[in-house]
Amino acid sequence: MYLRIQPTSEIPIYTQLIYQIKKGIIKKELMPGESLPSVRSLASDIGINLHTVNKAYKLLVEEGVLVQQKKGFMVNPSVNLMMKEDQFKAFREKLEELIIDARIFNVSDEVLMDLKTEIMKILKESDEDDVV
Amino acid sequence: MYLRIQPTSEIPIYTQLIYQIKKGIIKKELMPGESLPSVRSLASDIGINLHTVNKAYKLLVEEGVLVQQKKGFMVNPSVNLMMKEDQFKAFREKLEELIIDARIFNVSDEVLMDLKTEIMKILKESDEDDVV
Amino acid sequence: MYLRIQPTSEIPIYTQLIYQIKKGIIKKELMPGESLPSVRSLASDIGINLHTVNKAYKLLVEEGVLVQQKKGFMVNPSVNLMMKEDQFKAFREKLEELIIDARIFNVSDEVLMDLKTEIMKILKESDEDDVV
Amino acid sequence: MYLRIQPTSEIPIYTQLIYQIKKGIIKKELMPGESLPSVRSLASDIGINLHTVNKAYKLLVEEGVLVQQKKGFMVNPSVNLMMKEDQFKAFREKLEELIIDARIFNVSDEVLMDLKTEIMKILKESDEDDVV
DNA sequence: GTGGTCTAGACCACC
DNA sequence: GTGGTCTAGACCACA
Repeated sequence: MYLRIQPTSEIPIYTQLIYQIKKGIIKKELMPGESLPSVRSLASDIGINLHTVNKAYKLLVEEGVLVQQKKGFMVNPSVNLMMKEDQFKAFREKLEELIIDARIFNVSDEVLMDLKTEIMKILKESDEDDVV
Repeated sequence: MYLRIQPTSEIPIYTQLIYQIKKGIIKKELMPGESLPSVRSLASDIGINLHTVNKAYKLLVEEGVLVQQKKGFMVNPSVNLMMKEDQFKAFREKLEELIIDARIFNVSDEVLMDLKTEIMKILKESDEDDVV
Repeated sequence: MYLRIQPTSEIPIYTQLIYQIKKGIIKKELMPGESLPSVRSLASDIGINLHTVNKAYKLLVEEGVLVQQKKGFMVNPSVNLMMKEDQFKAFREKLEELIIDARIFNVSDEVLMDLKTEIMKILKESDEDDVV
Repeated sequence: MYLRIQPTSEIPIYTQLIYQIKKGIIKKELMPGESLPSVRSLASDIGINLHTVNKAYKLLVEEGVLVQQKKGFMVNPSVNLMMKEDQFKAFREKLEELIIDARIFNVSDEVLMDLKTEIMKILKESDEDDVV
């Protein structure tokens, strides 16, 4: 799995990392039960501090996306994750902001659909990619 | 227009304010060309810091939603706002994160649609409200 | 409130801090809704690193003992806290270990009771202390 | 004697092993003077590392629960074990933490008693089991 | 002035 | 070799 981190982005590095990992899971580059690289090795691989990686991993455990073993972290083997209440509230909030901005800045439904399909394509499983 | 600010929310107050104002515009409680309350009065009205209101107004000017006059701020009289490049990139990023989380946490299309219609209802024009 | 940290103890500093704060709440030296010292000031007061204090505060928020505001942390104003499932399991585990050790090392019921009353005394409210 | 080790538990394996052995002694599945399985065989039996078993045995010797013979370990034939000072301090500390958490999280005396009787039942001698 | 983020580097516990 | 703990110190966002 390739992780692309933009150090200059406004989005905190640990947040970028969280979504990169989630993406990997959706794309089935990371399977349930699969181990993640160690905090230290991933940190040195992508050139960031180990604490930053650790924070991302811990938050993903908190969300239930990863589980921590005695040695290292792995993708939660259980398939059916659910948002916690607070998380869902934040999700709703984010969606509301998105809709508001779409309305204020006159983003057409067409553009929205294009965006969605573009994103869906990125999240497509790698295997499907080959088939296509 | 009523502005509801939650000081305890994890969302920065200036961000809340920005979206409250955008909401007001969508609901036509604030019309193009209409003046906004002065920084001072709004700050004291909703009991927040003057700098916070100022920051929200400035950012809205930056986005083109408001325009600054010699004295105070008003809603941009021009109707067709468009996102700038950076803004659109952030918008896309936010959408991607939402979709990723929806996929990871198995948010059903049903729930998503419910959320959307719920949000749309909130953004309905006050006039329509009367009709109903 | 006085916080006594033993840097040489086997118990991690942040854990000691957590229990010191809980003690303060039980003794009513910290009341529901009361603000805690800032991460930085507490850290410098007791001569430890700010990240260590921050970790303790965050974990207490996680447990529901503290809540985080825009600015600083405060004791959860709500009175009825409950353990989460995992926490209760750990609690039970700890109790089991304690009972096992008491049995193995022939700790008499008398000694146990003495310990309990001694601990209870420490946790007594300061006000009662004066009365007595 | 059956040893149940949970490799995924957050409790270190050597600690789990220590308490499993103590449990065996309390339940009289392991009698004073009885030999324990060799480090090697136990390690392979329960599928854990050799060093982990060794560490558990060594610590139990340290506590006086086991004694080391020329060849292998056996349960201390002496019946009246006592805690050393440090151990007792740790015991007291653990009890204090338990009491604090019970108070903070409003664990009722009822629940506490239920927990205790539940644990006592687990520690009942196997013979008594038969009687019942 | 508050916490948030990030870095660099050290020592320790567990397996 | 894995994560856990702790320290020191820097820059930033928010109010």
